Amino acid sequence: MTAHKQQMEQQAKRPLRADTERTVQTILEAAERVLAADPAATMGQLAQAAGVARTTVHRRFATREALLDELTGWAARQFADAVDSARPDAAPPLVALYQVTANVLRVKTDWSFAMNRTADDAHPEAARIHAEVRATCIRLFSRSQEAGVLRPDIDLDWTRRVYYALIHEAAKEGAGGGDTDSLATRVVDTLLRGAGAPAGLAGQTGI
Amino acid sequence: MTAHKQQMEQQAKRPLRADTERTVQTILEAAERVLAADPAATMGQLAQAAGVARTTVHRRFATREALLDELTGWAARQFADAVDSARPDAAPPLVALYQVTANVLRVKTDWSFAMNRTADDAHPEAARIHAEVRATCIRLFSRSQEAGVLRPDIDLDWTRRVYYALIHEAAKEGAGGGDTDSLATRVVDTLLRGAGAPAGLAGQTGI
DNA sequence: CATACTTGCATCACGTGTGTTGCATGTCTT
DNA sequence: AAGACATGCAACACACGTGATGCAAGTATG
Repeated sequence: MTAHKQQMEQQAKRPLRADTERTVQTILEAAERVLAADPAATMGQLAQAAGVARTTVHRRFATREALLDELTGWAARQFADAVDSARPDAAPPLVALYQVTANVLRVKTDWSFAMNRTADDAHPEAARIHAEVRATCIRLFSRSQEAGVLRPDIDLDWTRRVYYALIHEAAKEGAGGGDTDSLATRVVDTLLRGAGAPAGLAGQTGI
Repeated sequence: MTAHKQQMEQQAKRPLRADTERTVQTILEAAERVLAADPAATMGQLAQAAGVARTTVHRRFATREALLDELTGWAARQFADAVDSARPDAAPPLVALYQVTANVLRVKTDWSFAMNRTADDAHPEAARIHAEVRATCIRLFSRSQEAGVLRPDIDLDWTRRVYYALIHEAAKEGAGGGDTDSLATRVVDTLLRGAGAPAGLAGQTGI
């Protein structure tokens, strides 16, 4: 499916010169790296970072938009894989929550630009994938409620957005090769317990 | 102080033609409005939104950068005012926390672009203000810990970043003129309690 | 070795945004 | 009414990024 995948497979099965599709991958990786630092980077900068000429980039991607779309599509797929591989619909809620968090953190630190890119209506596939992941997340939260892990009175969508924000924040911290597992633990812990002291303690003189 | 403020006061005290500084304000407000929707908006679009000619904008702001700096400085000041007016160093922690949240949410919904703009090293004043607010926030959290509102074992800076993220998320929701007070309540509640059920309940079969 | 293919390089056209300038017009002050 | 000042408008030069093209050189395939 998806024009992109077809293109890649077609190139892959053709026993041609050598590394045409490897060039594509190199360009995309370099683009992600550079764009993460400067979202307004020019095609020339992306090409230089990839170690190829600017014209070569244009040979692979007709327009700059096409390159960006390719990136977002790729990131979206990695995102979905990270979530799905944590068995969010099968594993016990807390386990799944932790596993999903850790997996997503791993990919998000490496694809910060492409993943934060709002897939708008420009890239319908990425939009669909993100919507699907969102639904999976809500299902997981719903299961968590039933299991007594999450409070029954919370707004699931608000909780999901908070969850995303926490992951985003943790990913920023772990950009420099941090410990993904401890970050995931912190994210889940913060999501579940917050930062407040358990109610009914001594110092509760605040209000 | 700050070149900017001097300029404004100078213009204000001069009983000149009429609304020169009002024009400046109009332009900045329009710029904020437009840039919030499209950060890459051109000077022409900003001018049109402000109801003036593009050349007039250039008469007030030498370069586009100057305009953006002005915006960020203005927003930073509003930000600091919103925090300070909540008496974060004097009021009881919980009260201050709620008040700060509500105040910041109010300004953030109206200055989403300028406030999210990282003041880098380009605008030293804005950077200083943000650093100051950050310190105030940490102090408030520290007081909250001593008062038993926040757990003693949490990372204050991580908590601050989570707090910022929650406000950011709530501001997105309230952009369309939402109820600031209820949003503030939700933010504080989420920050303190998180989304998890109190430990030691029945369904805690997650792990 | 000959062929097919890709790459790099230089170049060009094009569009767009920026910043400047000169001039005519309008408006407020004195 | 006269002067001072700000505005709108039109035009301009300039820089930059994009996308396309032609050509020479290198490399793998037959």
